[in-house]
Amino acid sequence: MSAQLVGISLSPARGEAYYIPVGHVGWEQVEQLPIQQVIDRLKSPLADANLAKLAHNGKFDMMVLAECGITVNNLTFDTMVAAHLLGEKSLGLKSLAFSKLNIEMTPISELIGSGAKQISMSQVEVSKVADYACADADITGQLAELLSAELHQQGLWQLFSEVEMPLVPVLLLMERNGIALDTELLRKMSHQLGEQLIKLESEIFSYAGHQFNINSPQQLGSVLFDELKLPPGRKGKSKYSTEASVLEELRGVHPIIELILEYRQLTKLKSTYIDALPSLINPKTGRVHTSFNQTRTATGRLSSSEPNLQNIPIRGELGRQIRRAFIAPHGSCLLAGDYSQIDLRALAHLSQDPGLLSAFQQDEDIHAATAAQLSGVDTSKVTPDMRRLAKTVNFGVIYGMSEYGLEQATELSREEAAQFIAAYFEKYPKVKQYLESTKEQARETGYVQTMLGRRRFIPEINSSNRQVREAAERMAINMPVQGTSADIIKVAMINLCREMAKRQLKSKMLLQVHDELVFEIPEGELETMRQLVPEVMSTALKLSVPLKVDTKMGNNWGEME
DNA sequence: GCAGTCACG
DNA sequence: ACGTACGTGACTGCG
Repeated sequence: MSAQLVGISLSPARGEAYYIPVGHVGWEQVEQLPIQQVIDRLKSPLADANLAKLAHNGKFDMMVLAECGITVNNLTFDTMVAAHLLGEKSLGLKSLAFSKLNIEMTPISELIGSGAKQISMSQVEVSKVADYACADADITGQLAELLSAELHQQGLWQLFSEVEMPLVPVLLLMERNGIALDTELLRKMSHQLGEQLIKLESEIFSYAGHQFNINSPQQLGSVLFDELKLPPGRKGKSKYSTEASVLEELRGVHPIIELILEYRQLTKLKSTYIDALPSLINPKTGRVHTSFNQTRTATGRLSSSEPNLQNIPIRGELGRQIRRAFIAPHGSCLLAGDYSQIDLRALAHLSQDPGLLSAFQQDEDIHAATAAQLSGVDTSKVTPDMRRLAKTVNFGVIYGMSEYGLEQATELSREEAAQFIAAYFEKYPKVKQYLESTKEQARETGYVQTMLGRRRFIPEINSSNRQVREAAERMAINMPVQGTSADIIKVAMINLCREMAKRQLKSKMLLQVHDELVFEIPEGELETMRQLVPEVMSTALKLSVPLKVDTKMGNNWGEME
Protein backbone atom coordinates (compact mmCIF):
# COMPACT_ATOMS: atom_id res chain seq x y z
CA MET A 1 0.00 0.00 0.00
CA SER A 2 2.99 2.29 0.19
CA ALA A 3 4.54 1.40 -3.18
CA GLN A 4 5.00 4.19 -5.71
CA LEU A 5 3.89 3.66 -9.31
CA VAL A 6 6.81 4.01 -11.71
CA GLY A 7 5.25 2.70 -14.91
CA ILE A 8 2.77 0.31 -16.44
CA SER A 9 3.44 -2.39 -19.02
CA LEU A 10 0.68 -3.93 -21.10
CA SER A 11 0.69 -6.70 -23.66
CA PRO A 12 -2.38 -6.98 -25.93
CA ALA A 13 -1.02 -9.94 -27.90
CA ARG A 14 1.83 -12.41 -27.97
CA GLY A 15 5.13 -10.72 -28.82
CA GLU A 16 3.66 -7.25 -28.49
CA ALA A 17 3.96 -5.01 -25.43
CA TYR A 18 3.98 -1.35 -24.40
CA TYR A 19 5.47 0.56 -21.49
CA ILE A 20 3.94 3.74 -20.07
CA PRO A 21 6.44 5.54 -17.83
CA VAL A 22 4.92 7.83 -15.23
CA GLY A 23 7.18 7.96 -12.19
CA HIS A 24 10.76 8.03 -13.43
CA VAL A 25 12.98 10.66 -11.82
CA GLY A 26 16.40 12.12 -12.62
CA TRP A 27 18.04 14.63 -14.95
CA GLU A 28 18.23 12.69 -18.14
CA GLN A 29 14.84 11.01 -18.26
CA VAL A 30 12.64 11.39 -21.31
CA GLU A 31 9.44 13.35 -21.04
CA GLN A 32 6.60 11.40 -19.39
CA LEU A 33 2.85 11.73 -19.65
CA PRO A 34 1.15 13.40 -16.67
CA ILE A 35 0.07 10.58 -14.38
CA GLN A 36 -3.48 11.85 -14.15
CA GLN A 37 -3.84 11.69 -17.93
CA VAL A 38 -2.63 8.07 -17.92
CA ILE A 39 -5.01 7.18 -15.13
CA ASP A 40 -7.98 8.82 -16.84
CA ARG A 41 -7.27 6.96 -20.08
CA LEU A 42 -6.67 3.51 -18.50
CA LYS A 43 -9.40 3.66 -15.93
CA SER A 44 -12.29 2.55 -18.05
CA PRO A 45 -10.78 -0.44 -19.87
CA LEU A 46 -9.24 -1.72 -16.62
CA ALA A 47 -12.56 -1.40 -14.84
CA ASP A 48 -14.45 -2.97 -17.76
CA ALA A 49 -15.80 -6.31 -16.55
CA ASN A 50 -16.10 -7.50 -20.15
CA LEU A 51 -12.36 -7.19 -20.75
CA ALA A 52 -10.37 -10.07 -19.29
CA LYS A 53 -7.03 -9.30 -17.66
CA LEU A 54 -4.08 -11.57 -16.99
CA ALA A 55 -1.23 -10.83 -14.62
CA HIS A 56 1.54 -12.35 -12.55
CA ASN A 57 0.74 -11.64 -8.89
CA GLY A 58 -2.20 -9.51 -9.96
CA LYS A 59 -3.18 -8.62 -6.41
CA PHE A 60 -0.02 -6.54 -6.15
CA ASP A 61 -0.68 -4.65 -9.39
CA MET A 62 -4.30 -4.15 -8.42
CA MET A 63 -3.20 -2.75 -5.07
CA VAL A 64 -0.82 -0.21 -6.61
CA LEU A 65 -3.43 0.79 -9.20
CA ALA A 66 -6.12 1.03 -6.55
CA GLU A 67 -3.96 3.51 -4.65
CA CYS A 68 -3.94 5.59 -7.87
CA GLY A 69 -7.71 5.44 -8.02
CA ILE A 70 -7.92 2.68 -10.64
CA THR A 71 -10.16 -0.34 -10.10
CA VAL A 72 -9.27 -3.50 -11.98
CA ASN A 73 -12.19 -5.80 -12.75
CA ASN A 74 -12.16 -9.25 -14.28
CA LEU A 75 -8.70 -10.55 -13.49
CA THR A 76 -9.28 -13.97 -15.04
CA PHE A 77 -5.82 -15.48 -14.87
CA ASP A 78 -2.99 -15.04 -12.43
CA THR A 79 0.10 -16.98 -13.44
CA MET A 80 1.49 -17.01 -9.91
CA VAL A 81 -1.71 -18.46 -8.48
CA ALA A 82 -1.88 -20.99 -11.32
CA ALA A 83 1.73 -22.11 -10.86
CA HIS A 84 1.19 -22.56 -7.13
CA LEU A 85 -1.89 -24.69 -7.71
CA LEU A 86 0.17 -26.85 -10.05
CA GLY A 87 2.67 -27.49 -7.26
CA GLU A 88 5.47 -25.25 -8.53
CA LYS A 89 7.83 -24.27 -5.74
CA SER A 90 9.57 -21.34 -7.38
CA LEU A 91 6.88 -18.85 -8.29
CA GLY A 92 8.80 -15.84 -9.57
CA LEU A 93 8.02 -14.81 -13.16
CA LYS A 94 11.69 -15.11 -14.16
CA SER A 95 12.01 -18.58 -12.73
CA LEU A 96 8.73 -19.79 -14.29
CA ALA A 97 9.77 -18.35 -17.66
CA PHE A 98 12.92 -20.42 -17.44
CA SER A 99 11.39 -23.67 -16.19
CA LYS A 100 8.23 -23.58 -18.32
CA LEU A 101 9.19 -21.62 -21.46
CA ASN A 102 12.95 -22.04 -21.49
CA ILE A 103 13.34 -18.27 -21.65
CA GLU A 104 16.09 -16.55 -19.66
CA MET A 105 14.80 -13.18 -18.56
CA THR A 106 16.95 -10.28 -17.37
CA PRO A 107 17.13 -10.34 -13.56
CA ILE A 108 15.86 -7.22 -11.85
CA SER A 109 19.25 -6.78 -10.18
CA GLU A 110 20.69 -5.88 -13.61
CA LEU A 111 18.59 -2.71 -13.50
CA ILE A 112 18.52 -1.75 -9.85
CA GLY A 113 21.59 -3.55 -8.45
CA SER A 114 21.52 -5.38 -5.13
CA GLY A 115 22.43 -5.01 -1.48
CA ALA A 116 23.42 -1.60 -0.15
CA LYS A 117 23.97 -0.16 -3.64
CA GLN A 118 20.45 -1.00 -4.75
CA ILE A 119 18.49 1.87 -6.33
CA SER A 120 14.80 2.42 -6.97
CA MET A 121 13.24 1.42 -10.28
CA SER A 122 12.22 5.07 -10.64
CA GLN A 123 15.90 6.02 -10.97
CA VAL A 124 16.54 3.67 -13.89
CA GLU A 125 16.28 5.21 -17.36
CA VAL A 126 13.02 4.70 -19.18
CA SER A 127 14.47 2.87 -22.18
CA LYS A 128 15.97 0.16 -19.98
CA VAL A 129 12.85 -0.28 -17.88
CA ALA A 130 10.69 -0.34 -21.02
CA ASP A 131 12.47 -3.43 -22.36
CA TYR A 132 12.39 -5.12 -18.97
CA ALA A 133 8.73 -4.34 -18.22
CA CYS A 134 7.51 -5.21 -21.71
CA ALA A 135 9.16 -8.60 -21.40
CA ASP A 136 7.30 -9.11 -18.10
CA ALA A 137 3.93 -8.42 -19.70
CA ASP A 138 4.58 -10.47 -22.81
CA ILE A 139 5.97 -13.49 -20.95
CA THR A 140 3.05 -13.41 -18.50
CA GLY A 141 0.70 -13.84 -21.46
CA GLN A 142 2.70 -16.72 -22.85
CA LEU A 143 2.90 -18.40 -19.45
CA ALA A 144 -0.84 -18.07 -18.99
CA GLU A 145 -1.53 -20.04 -22.16
CA LEU A 146 0.72 -22.85 -21.04
CA LEU A 147 -0.44 -22.95 -17.42
CA SER A 148 -4.07 -22.83 -18.48
CA ALA A 149 -3.58 -26.02 -20.48
CA GLU A 150 -1.86 -27.68 -17.51
CA LEU A 151 -4.65 -26.72 -15.13
CA HIS A 152 -7.19 -28.27 -17.49
CA GLN A 153 -5.15 -31.44 -17.91
CA GLN A 154 -4.72 -31.86 -14.16
CA GLY A 155 -8.40 -31.35 -13.40
CA LEU A 156 -7.67 -28.15 -11.51
CA TRP A 157 -9.49 -25.69 -13.75
CA GLN A 158 -12.67 -25.47 -11.74
CA LEU A 159 -10.85 -24.92 -8.45
CA PHE A 160 -8.71 -22.27 -10.15
CA SER A 161 -11.44 -20.36 -11.97
CA GLU A 162 -14.20 -20.68 -9.39
CA VAL A 163 -12.27 -20.43 -6.13
CA GLU A 164 -8.70 -19.18 -6.39
CA MET A 165 -9.25 -16.43 -8.98
CA PRO A 166 -12.45 -15.03 -7.43
CA LEU A 167 -10.61 -14.98 -4.10
CA VAL A 168 -7.99 -12.50 -5.37
CA PRO A 169 -10.20 -9.38 -5.25
CA VAL A 170 -11.58 -10.51 -1.88
CA LEU A 171 -8.09 -10.63 -0.39
CA LEU A 172 -7.25 -7.29 -1.99
CA LEU A 173 -10.27 -5.71 -0.38
CA MET A 174 -9.43 -7.17 3.03
CA GLU A 175 -5.87 -5.89 2.79
CA ARG A 176 -7.05 -2.43 1.80
CA ASN A 177 -9.61 -2.39 4.60
CA GLY A 178 -6.98 -2.89 7.30
CA ILE A 179 -7.78 -2.96 11.01
CA ALA A 180 -7.67 -0.25 13.67
CA LEU A 181 -5.40 -0.41 16.72
CA ASP A 182 -5.61 1.09 20.19
CA THR A 183 -2.08 2.48 20.24
CA GLU A 184 -2.55 4.08 23.64
CA LEU A 185 -3.24 0.66 25.19
CA LEU A 186 -0.18 -0.83 23.50
CA ARG A 187 2.01 2.06 24.69
CA LYS A 188 0.93 1.51 28.28
CA MET A 189 1.53 -2.23 28.03
CA SER A 190 4.97 -1.67 26.56
CA HIS A 191 5.94 0.62 29.42
CA GLN A 192 4.64 -1.71 32.11
CA LEU A 193 6.25 -4.75 30.51
CA GLY A 194 9.56 -2.93 30.18
CA GLU A 195 9.70 -2.36 33.94
CA GLN A 196 8.72 -5.95 34.68
CA LEU A 197 11.45 -7.22 32.37
CA ILE A 198 14.15 -5.15 34.09
CA LYS A 199 13.25 -6.78 37.41
CA LEU A 200 13.16 -10.27 35.92
CA GLU A 201 16.50 -9.71 34.23
CA SER A 202 18.26 -8.72 37.44
CA GLU A 203 16.81 -11.71 39.28
CA ILE A 204 18.06 -14.02 36.54
CA PHE A 205 21.51 -12.43 36.64
CA SER A 206 21.73 -12.82 40.39
CA TYR A 207 20.98 -16.54 40.15
CA ALA A 208 23.52 -16.85 37.33
CA GLY A 209 26.12 -14.85 39.25
CA HIS A 210 26.78 -12.56 36.28
CA GLN A 211 25.17 -10.68 33.40
CA PHE A 212 24.65 -12.35 30.04
CA ASN A 213 22.33 -12.10 27.04
CA ILE A 214 19.28 -14.13 28.00
CA ASN A 215 18.08 -13.94 24.40
CA SER A 216 21.08 -15.86 23.17
CA PRO A 217 20.31 -19.60 23.32
CA GLN A 218 24.03 -20.26 23.25
CA GLN A 219 24.84 -18.08 26.26
CA LEU A 220 21.76 -19.27 28.11
CA GLY A 221 22.68 -22.91 27.49
CA SER A 222 26.13 -22.41 28.88
CA VAL A 223 24.78 -20.68 32.01
CA LEU A 224 22.21 -23.42 32.68
CA PHE A 225 24.08 -26.55 31.75
CA ASP A 226 27.80 -25.68 32.19
CA GLU A 227 27.76 -23.22 35.08
CA LEU A 228 24.66 -24.25 37.05
CA LYS A 229 25.17 -27.91 36.06
CA LEU A 230 21.48 -28.52 35.37
CA PRO A 231 20.77 -31.77 33.48
CA PRO A 232 20.48 -31.01 29.77
CA GLY A 233 17.51 -32.66 28.07
CA ARG A 234 19.36 -35.25 25.99
CA LYS A 235 18.98 -33.27 22.82
CA GLY A 236 22.15 -32.17 21.21
CA LYS A 237 25.30 -33.88 20.11
CA SER A 238 27.34 -30.80 20.82
CA LYS A 239 24.82 -28.07 21.65
CA TYR A 240 22.20 -27.73 24.32
CA SER A 241 18.57 -27.01 23.62
CA THR A 242 16.96 -24.34 25.77
CA GLU A 243 13.50 -24.52 24.21
CA ALA A 244 10.44 -24.30 26.44
CA SER A 245 9.68 -28.05 26.48
CA VAL A 246 13.21 -28.73 27.83
CA LEU A 247 12.95 -25.97 30.43
CA GLU A 248 9.51 -27.22 31.51
CA GLU A 249 11.13 -30.49 32.61
CA LEU A 250 13.50 -28.48 34.81
CA ARG A 251 10.82 -26.47 36.59
CA GLY A 252 11.34 -26.96 40.31
CA VAL A 253 14.96 -28.08 39.88
CA HIS A 254 16.25 -24.53 39.99
CA PRO A 255 14.37 -21.23 40.56
CA ILE A 256 16.06 -19.60 37.56
CA ILE A 257 14.06 -21.79 35.16
CA GLU A 258 10.71 -20.26 35.95
CA LEU A 259 12.13 -16.78 35.58
CA ILE A 260 13.61 -17.58 32.18
CA LEU A 261 10.34 -19.04 30.93
CA GLU A 262 8.54 -15.91 31.99
CA TYR A 263 11.23 -13.66 30.56
CA ARG A 264 11.00 -15.49 27.23
CA GLN A 265 7.23 -15.15 27.08
CA LEU A 266 7.23 -11.47 27.93
CA THR A 267 10.03 -10.47 25.53
CA LYS A 268 8.38 -12.43 22.73
CA LEU A 269 5.06 -10.66 23.17
CA LYS A 270 6.66 -7.25 23.66
CA SER A 271 8.97 -7.30 20.66
CA THR A 272 6.78 -9.17 18.18
CA TYR A 273 3.44 -7.55 18.92
CA ILE A 274 3.26 -4.77 21.48
CA ASP A 275 6.18 -2.73 20.13
CA ALA A 276 6.07 -3.79 16.48
CA LEU A 277 2.40 -3.31 15.61
CA PRO A 278 2.09 0.46 16.20
CA SER A 279 5.07 1.07 13.90
CA LEU A 280 3.18 -0.67 11.08
CA ILE A 281 0.21 1.66 11.07
CA ASN A 282 -0.27 3.24 7.65
CA PRO A 283 -0.14 7.02 8.13
CA LYS A 284 -2.73 7.55 5.39
CA THR A 285 -5.37 5.21 6.78
CA GLY A 286 -4.39 5.03 10.45
CA ARG A 287 -4.78 1.25 10.29
CA VAL A 288 -2.56 -1.81 9.86
CA HIS A 289 -2.75 -3.56 6.52
CA THR A 290 -1.48 -7.15 6.37
CA SER A 291 -0.74 -9.09 3.20
CA PHE A 292 -2.76 -12.25 2.70
CA ASN A 293 -0.59 -14.62 0.73
CA GLN A 294 -2.39 -17.06 -1.53
CA THR A 295 0.66 -18.91 -2.81
CA ARG A 296 2.79 -19.74 0.21
CA THR A 297 1.37 -22.90 1.74
CA ALA A 298 1.50 -26.54 0.75
CA THR A 299 -2.03 -27.25 1.98
CA GLY A 300 -4.09 -24.45 0.42
CA ARG A 301 -4.29 -22.33 3.51
CA LEU A 302 -3.61 -18.61 3.32
CA SER A 303 -0.75 -17.03 5.17
CA SER A 304 -0.47 -13.50 6.49
CA SER A 305 2.61 -11.33 6.68
CA GLU A 306 3.91 -7.83 7.37
CA PRO A 307 2.44 -8.06 9.92
CA ASN A 308 1.26 -11.61 10.42
CA LEU A 309 -2.25 -11.11 11.80
CA GLN A 310 -2.94 -14.85 11.90
CA ASN A 311 -0.75 -15.41 14.97
CA ILE A 312 -1.87 -12.62 17.27
CA PRO A 313 -1.74 -13.99 20.84
CA ILE A 314 -4.91 -15.13 22.60
CA ARG A 315 -3.70 -17.50 25.32
CA GLY A 316 -3.07 -16.14 28.77
CA GLU A 317 -4.01 -12.79 30.27
CA LEU A 318 -1.31 -10.88 28.42
CA GLY A 319 -2.28 -12.51 25.12
CA ARG A 320 -5.90 -11.47 25.66
CA GLN A 321 -4.71 -7.98 26.44
CA ILE A 322 -2.89 -7.76 23.10
CA ARG A 323 -6.05 -8.78 21.24
CA ARG A 324 -7.91 -6.02 23.02
CA ALA A 325 -5.73 -3.56 21.11
CA PHE A 326 -7.47 -4.59 17.86
CA ILE A 327 -10.53 -2.38 17.90
CA ALA A 328 -13.57 -1.24 15.99
CA PRO A 329 -13.85 2.53 15.45
CA HIS A 330 -16.67 4.41 17.18
CA GLY A 331 -20.05 3.61 15.74
CA SER A 332 -19.03 0.12 14.71
CA CYS A 333 -18.11 -3.20 16.29
CA LEU A 334 -16.23 -6.36 15.44
CA LEU A 335 -18.00 -9.58 14.54
CA ALA A 336 -16.22 -12.93 14.29
CA GLY A 337 -17.62 -16.11 12.81
CA ASP A 338 -15.64 -19.27 13.46
CA TYR A 339 -16.14 -22.82 12.26
CA SER A 340 -16.55 -25.29 15.09
CA GLN A 341 -14.17 -28.26 14.67
CA ILE A 342 -13.82 -27.74 10.96
CA ASP A 343 -10.82 -30.05 10.57
CA LEU A 344 -12.54 -32.94 12.33
CA ARG A 345 -15.69 -32.37 10.30
CA ALA A 346 -13.56 -32.49 7.18
CA LEU A 347 -12.09 -35.78 8.44
CA ALA A 348 -15.58 -37.15 9.07
CA HIS A 349 -16.58 -36.22 5.53
CA LEU A 350 -13.44 -37.58 3.89
CA SER A 351 -13.37 -40.84 5.86
CA GLN A 352 -17.15 -41.40 6.03
CA ASP A 353 -16.59 -43.04 9.41
CA PRO A 354 -20.02 -43.82 10.92
CA GLY A 355 -19.01 -42.95 14.49
CA LEU A 356 -17.57 -39.61 13.52
CA LEU A 357 -20.43 -38.83 11.13
CA SER A 358 -23.10 -39.59 13.68
CA ALA A 359 -21.37 -37.62 16.42
CA PHE A 360 -21.42 -34.51 14.24
CA GLN A 361 -24.88 -35.19 12.87
CA GLN A 362 -26.15 -35.35 16.47
CA ASP A 363 -24.20 -32.16 17.21
CA GLU A 364 -22.32 -33.87 20.02
CA ASP A 365 -19.26 -32.48 21.78
CA ILE A 366 -16.80 -34.45 19.65
CA HIS A 367 -14.02 -34.64 22.22
CA ALA A 368 -16.41 -35.78 24.93
CA ALA A 369 -17.99 -38.26 22.52
CA THR A 370 -14.56 -39.67 21.68
CA ALA A 371 -13.70 -39.90 25.39
CA ALA A 372 -16.95 -41.77 26.01
CA GLN A 373 -16.28 -44.15 23.14
CA LEU A 374 -12.74 -44.88 24.30
CA SER A 375 -13.63 -45.47 27.94
CA GLY A 376 -17.00 -47.12 27.40
CA VAL A 377 -18.79 -44.77 29.79
CA ASP A 378 -21.69 -42.47 29.01
CA THR A 379 -20.92 -39.02 27.60
CA SER A 380 -22.34 -37.46 30.76
CA LYS A 381 -19.77 -39.33 32.86
CA VAL A 382 -16.76 -37.96 30.97
CA THR A 383 -14.43 -35.95 33.21
CA PRO A 384 -12.48 -32.89 32.02
CA ASP A 385 -9.25 -34.91 32.09
CA MET A 386 -10.74 -37.63 29.91
CA ARG A 387 -12.01 -35.02 27.49
CA ARG A 388 -8.62 -33.30 27.31
CA LEU A 389 -6.95 -36.59 26.48
CA ALA A 390 -9.53 -37.41 23.80
CA LYS A 391 -9.01 -33.95 22.32
CA THR A 392 -5.28 -34.57 22.06
CA VAL A 393 -5.93 -37.88 20.33
CA ASN A 394 -8.48 -36.34 17.95
CA PHE A 395 -5.99 -33.71 16.87
CA GLY A 396 -3.17 -36.23 16.85
CA VAL A 397 -5.01 -38.34 14.31
CA ILE A 398 -5.20 -35.54 11.76
CA TYR A 399 -1.49 -34.94 12.18
CA GLY A 400 -0.50 -38.59 11.71
CA MET A 401 0.56 -38.94 15.31
CA SER A 402 2.76 -41.77 16.60
CA GLU A 403 2.68 -43.48 19.98
CA TYR A 404 5.72 -41.47 20.93
CA GLY A 405 4.01 -38.24 19.90
CA LEU A 406 1.01 -39.02 22.08
CA GLU A 407 3.26 -39.97 24.97
CA GLN A 408 5.04 -36.61 24.73
CA ALA A 409 1.84 -34.64 24.47
CA THR A 410 0.18 -36.32 27.46
CA GLU A 411 0.89 -37.92 30.81
CA LEU A 412 0.52 -41.38 29.29
CA SER A 413 3.26 -44.00 29.18
CA ARG A 414 4.34 -45.38 25.83
CA GLU A 415 2.24 -48.52 26.38
CA GLU A 416 -0.84 -46.57 27.40
CA ALA A 417 -0.43 -44.30 24.41
CA ALA A 418 -0.26 -47.34 22.12
CA GLN A 419 -3.41 -48.79 23.71
CA PHE A 420 -5.19 -45.51 23.32
CA ILE A 421 -4.42 -45.23 19.64
CA ALA A 422 -5.47 -48.84 19.07
CA ALA A 423 -8.75 -48.21 20.90
CA TYR A 424 -9.34 -45.09 18.83
CA PHE A 425 -9.02 -46.92 15.53
CA GLU A 426 -11.23 -49.72 16.81
CA LYS A 427 -14.00 -47.22 17.51
CA TYR A 428 -13.42 -45.29 14.30
CA PRO A 429 -12.40 -48.03 11.85
CA LYS A 430 -13.07 -46.06 8.69
CA VAL A 431 -10.73 -43.34 9.90
CA LYS A 432 -7.96 -45.93 9.98
CA GLN A 433 -9.01 -47.17 6.55
CA TYR A 434 -9.07 -43.65 5.21
CA LEU A 435 -5.60 -42.85 6.54
CA GLU A 436 -4.22 -46.03 4.98
CA SER A 437 -5.83 -45.37 1.61
CA THR A 438 -4.59 -41.78 1.63
CA LYS A 439 -1.02 -43.00 2.11
CA GLU A 440 -1.64 -45.58 -0.58
CA GLN A 441 -2.83 -42.92 -3.00
CA ALA A 442 0.27 -40.87 -2.28
CA ARG A 443 2.49 -43.85 -2.99
CA GLU A 444 0.69 -44.72 -6.23
CA THR A 445 0.08 -41.28 -7.73
CA GLY A 446 2.65 -39.14 -5.92
CA TYR A 447 0.01 -36.76 -4.63
CA VAL A 448 -2.93 -36.40 -2.23
CA GLN A 449 -5.92 -34.10 -2.64
CA THR A 450 -8.68 -32.18 -0.88
CA MET A 451 -12.43 -32.23 -1.34
CA LEU A 452 -12.17 -29.69 -4.18
CA GLY A 453 -9.26 -31.48 -5.86
CA ARG A 454 -6.47 -29.27 -4.57
CA ARG A 455 -3.28 -31.31 -4.74
CA ARG A 456 -0.08 -31.69 -2.83
CA PHE A 457 2.72 -33.61 -4.48
CA ILE A 458 4.70 -35.70 -2.03
CA PRO A 459 7.68 -37.23 -3.83
CA GLU A 460 9.34 -38.33 -0.56
CA ILE A 461 6.52 -40.81 0.11
CA ASN A 462 8.54 -43.64 -1.44
CA SER A 463 11.85 -42.63 0.12
CA SER A 464 14.09 -45.44 1.35
CA ASN A 465 15.01 -43.27 4.35
CA ARG A 466 12.49 -44.17 7.02
CA GLN A 467 12.52 -40.81 8.70
CA VAL A 468 11.97 -38.96 5.43
CA ARG A 469 9.26 -41.40 4.39
CA GLU A 470 7.37 -41.16 7.67
CA ALA A 471 7.49 -37.38 7.60
CA ALA A 472 6.03 -37.58 4.08
CA GLU A 473 3.27 -39.87 5.32
CA ARG A 474 2.28 -37.36 7.98
CA MET A 475 2.12 -34.62 5.36
CA ALA A 476 -0.01 -36.91 3.19
CA ILE A 477 -2.42 -37.53 6.05
CA ASN A 478 -2.71 -33.94 7.18
CA MET A 479 -2.99 -32.11 3.85
CA PRO A 480 -6.41 -33.35 2.68
CA VAL A 481 -7.92 -32.46 6.06
CA GLN A 482 -6.29 -29.06 6.52
CA GLY A 483 -6.73 -28.32 2.81
CA THR A 484 -10.43 -29.21 2.76
CA SER A 485 -10.98 -26.78 5.61
CA ALA A 486 -9.13 -24.18 3.55
CA ASP A 487 -11.36 -24.95 0.53
CA ILE A 488 -14.44 -24.40 2.65
CA ILE A 489 -13.49 -21.07 4.17
CA LYS A 490 -12.25 -19.71 0.82
CA VAL A 491 -15.64 -20.43 -0.77
CA ALA A 492 -17.34 -18.81 2.22
CA MET A 493 -15.22 -15.68 1.84
CA ILE A 494 -16.10 -15.35 -1.85
CA ASN A 495 -19.81 -15.89 -1.24
CA LEU A 496 -19.90 -13.49 1.67
CA CYS A 497 -18.11 -10.80 -0.28
CA ARG A 498 -20.58 -11.20 -3.17
CA GLU A 499 -23.57 -11.10 -0.88
CA MET A 500 -22.30 -8.04 0.95
CA ALA A 501 -21.72 -6.23 -2.35
CA LYS A 502 -25.12 -7.26 -3.68
CA ARG A 503 -26.84 -5.91 -0.58
CA GLN A 504 -24.59 -2.83 -0.66
CA LEU A 505 -23.55 -3.39 2.94
CA LYS A 506 -20.94 -1.13 4.47
CA SER A 507 -19.56 -3.90 6.69
CA LYS A 508 -15.96 -4.87 5.99
CA MET A 509 -14.29 -8.26 5.96
CA LEU A 510 -11.00 -7.69 7.78
CA LEU A 511 -9.27 -10.92 8.71
CA GLN A 512 -9.19 -14.65 8.07
CA VAL A 513 -7.51 -16.86 10.66
CA HIS A 514 -7.90 -20.32 9.07
CA ASP A 515 -11.24 -21.19 10.64
CA GLU A 516 -12.40 -17.70 11.54
CA LEU A 517 -13.50 -14.54 9.71
CA VAL A 518 -13.46 -11.14 11.39
CA PHE A 519 -15.66 -8.25 10.24
CA GLU A 520 -16.07 -4.60 11.12
CA ILE A 521 -19.75 -3.76 11.27
CA PRO A 522 -21.43 -0.36 11.40
CA GLU A 523 -24.11 -0.37 14.09
CA GLY A 524 -27.00 -0.34 11.62
CA GLU A 525 -25.91 -3.62 10.00
CA LEU A 526 -25.42 -5.68 13.13
CA GLU A 527 -28.58 -7.72 12.89
CA THR A 528 -28.12 -8.36 9.17
CA MET A 529 -24.51 -9.48 9.47
CA ARG A 530 -25.05 -11.55 12.57
CA GLN A 531 -27.50 -13.60 10.57
CA LEU A 532 -25.71 -13.52 7.19
CA VAL A 533 -22.21 -14.52 8.29
CA PRO A 534 -23.06 -17.90 9.88
CA GLU A 535 -25.63 -18.62 7.16
CA VAL A 536 -23.14 -18.19 4.31
CA MET A 537 -20.22 -19.81 6.16
CA SER A 538 -22.18 -22.91 7.09
CA THR A 539 -23.47 -23.44 3.54
CA ALA A 540 -20.22 -22.78 1.68
CA LEU A 541 -19.90 -26.43 0.65
CA LYS A 542 -22.14 -29.41 1.25
CA LEU A 543 -20.46 -32.01 3.43
CA SER A 544 -21.80 -35.24 4.92
CA VAL A 545 -21.87 -33.45 8.26
CA PRO A 546 -23.26 -30.02 9.13
CA LEU A 547 -20.82 -27.10 9.27
CA LYS A 548 -21.36 -25.36 12.58
CA VAL A 549 -20.47 -21.70 12.92
CA ASP A 550 -20.30 -19.70 16.14
CA THR A 551 -20.40 -15.92 16.12
CA LYS A 552 -19.09 -13.47 18.66
CA MET A 553 -19.08 -9.71 18.77
CA GLY A 554 -17.48 -6.94 20.72
CA ASN A 555 -15.75 -3.59 20.56
CA ASN A 556 -12.36 -5.25 20.36
CA TRP A 557 -10.89 -8.61 19.32
CA GLY A 558 -10.03 -9.60 22.89
CA GLU A 559 -13.44 -9.31 24.45
CA MET A 560 -16.06 -10.89 22.26
CA GLU A 561 -19.14 -12.86 23.14
C1' DG B 1 21.26 -15.69 5.70
C1' DC B 2 20.71 -19.46 8.88
C1' DA B 3 19.38 -21.47 13.36
C1' DG B 4 16.77 -21.32 17.45
C1' DT B 5 12.72 -20.07 19.48
C1' DC B 6 7.77 -19.27 19.88
C1' DA B 7 3.22 -16.85 18.53
C1' DC B 8 -1.20 -18.73 16.05
C1' DG B 9 -4.82 -22.47 13.80
C1' DA C 1 18.60 -47.42 18.16
C1' DC C 2 16.61 -43.34 16.64
C1' DG C 3 13.51 -39.61 16.49
C1' DT C 4 9.04 -38.36 16.17
C1' DA C 5 2.31 -34.50 15.12
C1' DC C 6 0.53 -30.78 10.56
C1' DG C 7 0.74 -25.81 8.65
C1' DT C 8 2.62 -20.88 8.98
C1' DG C 9 5.81 -15.89 10.02
C1' DA C 10 8.63 -12.77 13.11
C1' DC C 11 12.31 -11.74 16.14
C1' DT C 12 16.98 -12.41 17.92
C1' DG C 13 21.72 -13.84 17.84
C1' DC C 14 25.56 -14.93 15.32
C1' DG C 15 28.96 -16.01 11.73
